[in-house]
Amino acid sequence: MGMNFYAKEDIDHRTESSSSRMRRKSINDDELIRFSVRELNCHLKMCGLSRAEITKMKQRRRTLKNRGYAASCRNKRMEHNDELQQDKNDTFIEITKLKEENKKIQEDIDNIREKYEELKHFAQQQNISIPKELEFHFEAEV
Amino acid sequence: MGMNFYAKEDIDHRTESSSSRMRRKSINDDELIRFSVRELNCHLKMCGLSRAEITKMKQRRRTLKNRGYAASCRNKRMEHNDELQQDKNDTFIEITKLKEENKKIQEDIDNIREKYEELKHFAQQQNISIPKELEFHFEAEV
DNA sequence: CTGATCAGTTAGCAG
DNA sequence: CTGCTAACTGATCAG
Repeated sequence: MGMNFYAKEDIDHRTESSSSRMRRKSINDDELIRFSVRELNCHLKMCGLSRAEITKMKQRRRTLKNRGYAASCRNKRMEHNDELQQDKNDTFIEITKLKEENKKIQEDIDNIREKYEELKHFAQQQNISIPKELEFHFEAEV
Repeated sequence: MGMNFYAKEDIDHRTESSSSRMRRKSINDDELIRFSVRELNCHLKMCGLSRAEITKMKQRRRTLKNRGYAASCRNKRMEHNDELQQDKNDTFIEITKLKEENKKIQEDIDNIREKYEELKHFAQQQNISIPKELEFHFEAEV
């Protein structure tokens, strides 16, 4: 798929090469991208390229670079997306855990309340009056 | 930004139009997209277009449609992203709420435990033995 | 054929 | 100039 594009461009490139005069050692796309501007200028002059051809090579350099930028841009977008998706899964797990914990604690409270009521009932039966400060008033459940 | 592209293509289109012979009422891009294949064929023939020109128009139709597909594809991607982002914000709020609730309930338990211990202490002081079945054993805190 | 999506190209902004 | 991104294009796949 991607290969088709590269193949096509290689052909285009060779076509360009054969149409330019007196070039000995041409620059391939790989070098065209990797060379610094200074190195590139040096090579282009040594290859005996006309000004128009040099402009064309520079444009090709830009295009090749852009190809890479586009790829990394897409990559970044996908990674960001995966990250958000992962966050979503993680938080779902956390929420589930919190809810369970919450439920468990609420059950604990219910148990305690029950025992407490029984205790109060027991006290009443035994005619034991519980001091006010030891009373506990359960709040309404959430 | 997008307008630049459209403007450029409109020019291209007009250029094409002026280069074709004996056309009276041409079809604009808007119609080219909206017409059904049947309607389009009818119009193209009535305009007296050559086979090559008809092929070209059909290709342009495809291109225009693709432009729309690409736009909706981008749109869809952005919406999906916003959705995930919104989910993230929502779940953050929910987790915060659950944690608070959890903390509050835990505090309730601590209060009850305290009162219970005081009650037991009071019972001991009064030499009241609490029946086993009314005892409550607090579990270790989470 | 239609619609969606990928990879590449181009324009244009920002640094 | 370099890098990034939006929009466009053509190729290709699925329906």
